Amino acid sequence: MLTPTPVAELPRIKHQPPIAAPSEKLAQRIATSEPEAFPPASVPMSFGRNAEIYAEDETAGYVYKLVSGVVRISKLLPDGRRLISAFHLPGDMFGFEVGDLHHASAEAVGSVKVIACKWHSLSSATASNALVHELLNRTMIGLRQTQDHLLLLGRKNALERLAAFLLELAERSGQDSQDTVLDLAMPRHDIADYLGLTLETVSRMFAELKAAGTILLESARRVHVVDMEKLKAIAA
Amino acid sequence: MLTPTPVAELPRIKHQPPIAAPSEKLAQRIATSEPEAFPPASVPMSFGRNAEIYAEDETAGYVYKLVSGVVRISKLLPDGRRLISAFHLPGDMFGFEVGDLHHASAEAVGSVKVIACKWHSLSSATASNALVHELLNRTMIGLRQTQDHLLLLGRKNALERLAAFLLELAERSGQDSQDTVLDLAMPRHDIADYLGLTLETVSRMFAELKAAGTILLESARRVHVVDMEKLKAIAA
DNA sequence: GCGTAACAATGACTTAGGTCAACGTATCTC
DNA sequence: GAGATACGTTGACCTAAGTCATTGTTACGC
Repeated sequence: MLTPTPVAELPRIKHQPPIAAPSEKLAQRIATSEPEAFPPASVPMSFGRNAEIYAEDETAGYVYKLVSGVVRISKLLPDGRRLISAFHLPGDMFGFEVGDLHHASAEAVGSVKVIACKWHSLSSATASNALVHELLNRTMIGLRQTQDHLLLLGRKNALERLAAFLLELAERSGQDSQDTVLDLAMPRHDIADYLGLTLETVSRMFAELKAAGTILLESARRVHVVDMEKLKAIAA
Repeated sequence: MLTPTPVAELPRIKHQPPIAAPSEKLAQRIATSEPEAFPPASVPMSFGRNAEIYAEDETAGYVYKLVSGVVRISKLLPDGRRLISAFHLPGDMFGFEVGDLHHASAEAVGSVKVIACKWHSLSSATASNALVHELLNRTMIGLRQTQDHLLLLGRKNALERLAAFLLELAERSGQDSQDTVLDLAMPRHDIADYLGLTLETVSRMFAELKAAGTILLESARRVHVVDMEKLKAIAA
């Protein structure tokens, strides 16, 4: 079905010296977010484009809360085929695992700021009840989204996949009304690896949606959703 | 890529009168399983082949623990394309959700016995700490497995998918040594809907594995793994 | 402002896997 | 043990999406 998508020669910067940005109001921004029990000892960190936040099979010591930018979670097959299982947007938490190893890698799509929090695995009942509740909720939500993505990868065609992707972005960016403008943080290659396609097919499907008058491409990265209803209908 | 897999006319028995089987030693079997906080008020239930345990979008009131048989969790697209996101084996728990609706349906593959437990959604902090911990662990494991399945659906070819499926069964049945014998509880159609393929392709891939001397088909449902190493190599 | 490098679009061609159809095989009932 | 029903296999053919190659487009560094 698919053969190597050698992920090109991305400059795989290993833990690019976290430009520990003290950052204006980061702490405050976090403190004022949802009601959650984020332990102290949380450090702000910054990553540049394509920087690796953690690698697959690396020891999982931190939980991350995304402050700004977009993070991709991906897995690689031995021959280089890659699949992105999720894009994280600001506010998302990621990096918690069952065992003590990361089961996928996390990379910055563009410039990224996170709050990293030291994490004594789940096993140790050290965890506060509130934190466990929060994690359970987020994990269940993640599981549900992942199951939806399974349906997309297993049973949808290329056009439906791209439509569903744009719809997901629109919904997550808080707007799924008419004439939504989407700023894609990621290149076609990343979209392809998220949708289980090739970048060429993604490009062709963009062209097809455009030709059908469903979207409008102000530029490759800036998409206007002209007909949201049609987009929803296509996404199936 | 894929067009309708109309799931045939499966006799969609709606909550087939749970033949409330008092059952020999069910309670004991449960009591002696892992250390977990399964609340009282748990009722044993039985389901026949293809019986629906719960439906997508139905109110989620119970958590189920599988005692015997195999359960498939599936989602349908409006046009009938189906994807099975998981097969559950005895000991597995399923049916807990974030909201109060089931997000996929659960059906008995063959005869199935479960313990159903009334469930006051997560939101109510009623839940015991131990139960929340248990659920968090199971959910995280489920999430990890689902992410692996994403990679399979998004980036593996038909042969690799079937090999991975057989390997998964071998590992879950506790044996991944030489000359493992697998009893498939599910028809080709279910395997196809789990692997994002058609039943014809599944059948052809079985033939291919057989031709390569990797497996031996005692019957359609009984598979001998002759060369486990080769199977692992193919699964990628 | 020019050169370079990353990203994107598009065409020509190939192929893995889907579709359709025919034929086997097993199990169950009566 | 005949017929029916569900399940499985196999072949011929087709198509969606992949592959390869070329050209266009930004955007940044010097």
